[in-house]
Amino acid sequence: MQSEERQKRIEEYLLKTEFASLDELSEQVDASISTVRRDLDQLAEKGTIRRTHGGARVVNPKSDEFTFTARDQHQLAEKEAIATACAALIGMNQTVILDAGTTVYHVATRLEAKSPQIITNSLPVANFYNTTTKAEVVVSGGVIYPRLGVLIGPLAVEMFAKVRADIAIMGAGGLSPDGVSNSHGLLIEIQRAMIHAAKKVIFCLDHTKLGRQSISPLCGLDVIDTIVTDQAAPVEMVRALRKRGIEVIIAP
Amino acid sequence: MQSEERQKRIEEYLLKTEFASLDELSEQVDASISTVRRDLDQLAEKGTIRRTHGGARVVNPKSDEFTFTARDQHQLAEKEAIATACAALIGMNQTVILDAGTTVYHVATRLEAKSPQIITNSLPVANFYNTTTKAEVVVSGGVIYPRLGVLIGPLAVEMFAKVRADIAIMGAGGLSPDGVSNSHGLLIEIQRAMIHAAKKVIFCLDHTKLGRQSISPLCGLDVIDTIVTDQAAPVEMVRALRKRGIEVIIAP
DNA sequence: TTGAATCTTGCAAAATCTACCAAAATCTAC
DNA sequence: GTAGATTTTGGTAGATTTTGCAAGATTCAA
Repeated sequence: MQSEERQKRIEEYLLKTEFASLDELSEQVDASISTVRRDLDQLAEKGTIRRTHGGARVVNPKSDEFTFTARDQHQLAEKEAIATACAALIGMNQTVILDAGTTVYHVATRLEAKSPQIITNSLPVANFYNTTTKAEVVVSGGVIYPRLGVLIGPLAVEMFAKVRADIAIMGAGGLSPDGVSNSHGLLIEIQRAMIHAAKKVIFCLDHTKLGRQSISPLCGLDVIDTIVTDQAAPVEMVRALRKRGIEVIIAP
Repeated sequence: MQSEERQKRIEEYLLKTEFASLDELSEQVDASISTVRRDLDQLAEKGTIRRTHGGARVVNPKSDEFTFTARDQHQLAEKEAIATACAALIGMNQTVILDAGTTVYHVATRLEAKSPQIITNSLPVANFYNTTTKAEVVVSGGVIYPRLGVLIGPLAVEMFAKVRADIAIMGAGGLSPDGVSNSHGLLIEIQRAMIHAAKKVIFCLDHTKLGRQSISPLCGLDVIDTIVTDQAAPVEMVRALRKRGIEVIIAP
């Protein structure tokens, strides 16, 4: 087989799988690893694909960004259920702040019909709404925090400090009786600004997050209006939260 | 068999298979490798097929799809050449402002090795750099302008007004002796801020943009340091630009 | 920080390309 | 129809490109 044909088959294969290792591609086009490596270098030069350590991936995956989806596999069914339940809480034409977690991303994909005004610092969310005109999307400025696809830094904080919204849909690393916490310290300040800017604050947390504590404290329970979780949520925790006046929705 | 018939059969065979090796074709038309080689040279000259190492391929494969927007298909080869030439102008660790055109996007895909600091309002560019830590990417805030994947509005303008960069890599709708112009009025103000923020201003313009005028005037020629274009650029225009002290680079 | 995987680089073998040549086929002029 | 010129064809030698491999450097994940 000639190099051009090989490269085309590599492209096609990557379009299907989104990501492939060198071994995989080598077998797929029946050439040595070295040859595949050189082909990938050329394709990357052309800009059609993206090199990664150990393989390659498409530049513009039609679905989601890769590392994002990888992270997403955990608790996928629960997250989708939570997202659907949470989206149901949003009215038509509301202004919604969307946090940058994976669960919140799923909420974003279900909001299109409500023609919302969205404010976000999540690249995947921005990307999702790039092709539609149904929603007006405001993206905060900031520096890209790789892998998470989120914009951070003073620019982002300033931006959220300046806006007002009806609802903020948030994610977090853990929720305990002491409050909500998150694993990425750099996000804390931004999330506080988001919460401050919104009239109503909704947290989307699958059951693994409840009762857990993450590294950086984010806020107390008193700022939370609603929590959306899944059926495996510990009953006592739910009862305690409701006792404190927090609406807890359990997604089916 | 006559040479004409042979060439016709070669064309037909290639249309079916998209790729073919010399051996394959030689057997197919029952002629020696040398003869097939000469036939292919002639067909390639005519433009009906393309020569590759070890064989040939059809010029316009039906499934040569690019995941980027439809706008991108236009002048693709030229844009890639321009992008490569433009990327060569960037040094290591420089701060680079990237505009939101498709040509500029191609430049972005070639900058990773220079570990640049990138400032952009282009979602595709932001997305491209989402997975890597090689470059620091600052995204301007703004409202998503759907079809183009670009962030616009006061947030974006303010942001670019606040920063300073070594180089701005710009695109535009047209360049005439009167100056540079663009088709999307909403971008003008942002582009002006970009130009103002950069020490050196590079415009990437394929030959179809030279001599053309677009709707909204953007800036005069005097702010331009360098123009990167392709070989089909009108000679007189290039000479005139150089006479005005603008560096014009013609990508091979 | 360590160990494993992956990348880079240089090199030699294999494949392919570029002339070039001689034989075969075709054309031309008579 | 035929001799000589012209074109086409198939083959060959040397240059070039591509390929696979392996040693040493680098990167990644734990």
